[in-house]
Formats: sequence, structure tokens, C-alpha cells
Amino acid sequence: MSSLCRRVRAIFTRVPSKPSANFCTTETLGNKRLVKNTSASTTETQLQKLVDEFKKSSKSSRFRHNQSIYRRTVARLAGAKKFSMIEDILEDQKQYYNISSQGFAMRLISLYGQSGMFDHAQKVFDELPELNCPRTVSSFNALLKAGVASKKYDKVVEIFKELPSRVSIEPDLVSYNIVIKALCEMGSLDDALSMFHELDNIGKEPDLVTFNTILNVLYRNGQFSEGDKIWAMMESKNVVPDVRSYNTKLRGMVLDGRVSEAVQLMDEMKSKHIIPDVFSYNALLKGFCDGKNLEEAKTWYGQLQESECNPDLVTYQMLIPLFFEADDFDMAFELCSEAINQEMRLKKEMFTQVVNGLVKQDKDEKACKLVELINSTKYLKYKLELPVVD
DNA sequence: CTAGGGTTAG
Repeated sequence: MSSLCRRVRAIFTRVPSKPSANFCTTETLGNKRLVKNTSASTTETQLQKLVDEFKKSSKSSRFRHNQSIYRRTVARLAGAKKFSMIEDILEDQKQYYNISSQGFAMRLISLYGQSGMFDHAQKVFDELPELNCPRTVSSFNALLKAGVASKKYDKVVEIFKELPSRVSIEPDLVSYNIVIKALCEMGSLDDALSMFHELDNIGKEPDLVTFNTILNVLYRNGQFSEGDKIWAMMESKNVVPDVRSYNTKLRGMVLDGRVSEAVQLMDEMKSKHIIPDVFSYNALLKGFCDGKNLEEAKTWYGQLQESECNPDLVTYQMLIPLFFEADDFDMAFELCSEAINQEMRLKKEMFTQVVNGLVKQDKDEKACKLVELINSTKYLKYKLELPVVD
């Protein structure tokens, strides 16, 4: 291998926590040789352990009060597509008396929704009376939301149409907001808009959430003047736009190529004491990334750092490619370092590009520094190989 | 003590 070739090599290797788990076994199936990595089954075992621990812990009512541990655990299992494990955990919860408290039952519905298991969510809703839990508009809304979360938009619309009369529930504004959201997500913009306009007829006033949902779908789809009309309607109804309203408008302007107007809108927000958040900054940064405007991107990244909010994964996923594609590997290096310090889970490929670019520009010291920084982290699941430097 | 709705990139 030529030395140049070796120099630019920065290959990622998986380093398991225990070396003994590193070996691969091969087996033959017909004429194919399959490589079976034992770390897969290690994960399986770990997750099963997690499930067992969880079920044990949930005997304690104190544990059951902890919402976030439910979310995190279920999210992790869903990420690994271990749906039967999710079922195992959540069905197990039904034995506890507080399932009859509406909040706890709704949590199950919502957790099933979050995992994409809408049928299970629906089953919990159907079972509520047996669980001594009254079905109300709140649990109905939890079910609708579960449908949106699991992207079963047709189901949301269907349930909204037929279920209330069957179980005598009166949908409220929250129900409408969720269904409007579902219609937006399934691309039925016209239906979403007609439901929005129909609110008036049924004696319901759209609120901030309704407006933000509609504004988002309009601006996102390039219907800028329609969005502006809705914006005006919102103000005429004395619904005060919040940071999310502004963010959706910022993204609209950027999508429309009006980046300097977006900058002005940012000033307008500040003058109205609406503090821009990381979504606001990301919206502007997207504009500068699309326009390959490195200087403005640097400036606004600086503004973001000085602001009360922090850059997030989206910020770095936009900015790092902007700079390495323009061969500004020094800036890419800075961004990577900051991202790592904030424990951002960037893809290994992104780091490879930066390391390779640094090596290409003979910035070996930085290249090595970056690799060492990555390898010293505990939160990243991969390791980099040090570039071979002459 | 546990409850419901709206935002970004790739």
C-alpha cells in the first residue's frame, strides 16, 4: 500500500466494550456464508435484562411515577425494533391498581403510539372500562395522538368520525387539532383547511396550536401567501404568535429564498420579546447553508453560541458538511470538537470526512487530535483509527 | 402526586 494511501486512511472500527465479544462466527447456509456477529445477541441479552429489570422495578409505585423512564425505555426498545419486549413491559403494567387512574392508562396508550404499535394502543383504549378507567375525551385524544405518532393517519380520521358517537364522547378542540395535524401529515391539505375553517361553524375557536399546525403545513409546502393570510387571521383573532409561529414563518422565508427577510423577522421577534430558540437559529442557518454562505453561517453560529440556547444535533449536521464541502476543514474541526464536547451523536461518516480532509491538507496534528477526542468519548458507539502519518 | 394538541435536517 502506498504511503499516501495509508495516510488518508481513517477507517472506523467497532470496538466492543469487551474484547471477548468481538469474534464473529460463520456458518453456511446453502452456498452462502453468513457472518453472524455475536454482538447482536449480546444486545438481545442486554435488552432482555432491561425488560426484566423494568418489570421488577415497576412493582414500586415510586418507580411508576417516573414518566421519563417509561419513555426512554420504550424508545430504546422501539429503536431496536423489539416490539414484543415493549408489549411485555406495558401489558405487565395493567396489573397495577393505578391503571384505573386516567393518566396512567393514557400513558400506556401514548407509549404504544410512540412505538408505532397503534393496534395495541387501540386495544388499551377498548379495554379501559374493564380496567376501571372511564373513557373520556382525554383518553380519546390520547388515542388520536397515538395514531399520529405511529403515522396511522387514515385510522385517526376514521376513528374521529365513528368513535365519538359510539362511545358518546364529545370531541374538543384538542381532538380537532390532532385530526388537523393528521390530515396535514397525510398530505390532505385541503381537508385540513376545511376542518380548520369549519371550527367556526361548530362553535370552536382555533387557538395557537391550531394556527401553528396550519401555518406549518402551508409554509412547509411553499404556500407562502396563504400562510401570511392565516397569520393575519391569527392576529385579527388576538391569538398572539409565539416562538413556534415565528419559527415556522422563518422556515417559510428561507424555503422561499428570502433569507435577509428572515433575518429581519428574527429582529422583529426580539423586539416583541419573543426569544429565538435553537429552531429559529437552525432555520436561518439552513438558509446560509443552502446559499453556501460560509461567513454568515459563522456569524450566526456565533450568535447562537452567545444566545441563551445551545446548538443541537441538527445545527451540526447542517454546518459541518457546509464547511468540509468548501474545504474549510479548520472550521469543520472546530465544529466537530464542540459537537463532541456536547455529546452530539454525529454519524461516523461525518467525522471521517473531516479527518480525511484535515490529513489531505497536511493538518495531521488536528486530524489526530480529532480522532483522539472521538475515541476518548464514552457516548459514541464507534472508534476511529488514527490516520497514518509519515 | 401521575392526563391530552403544534416546529428543524438527511
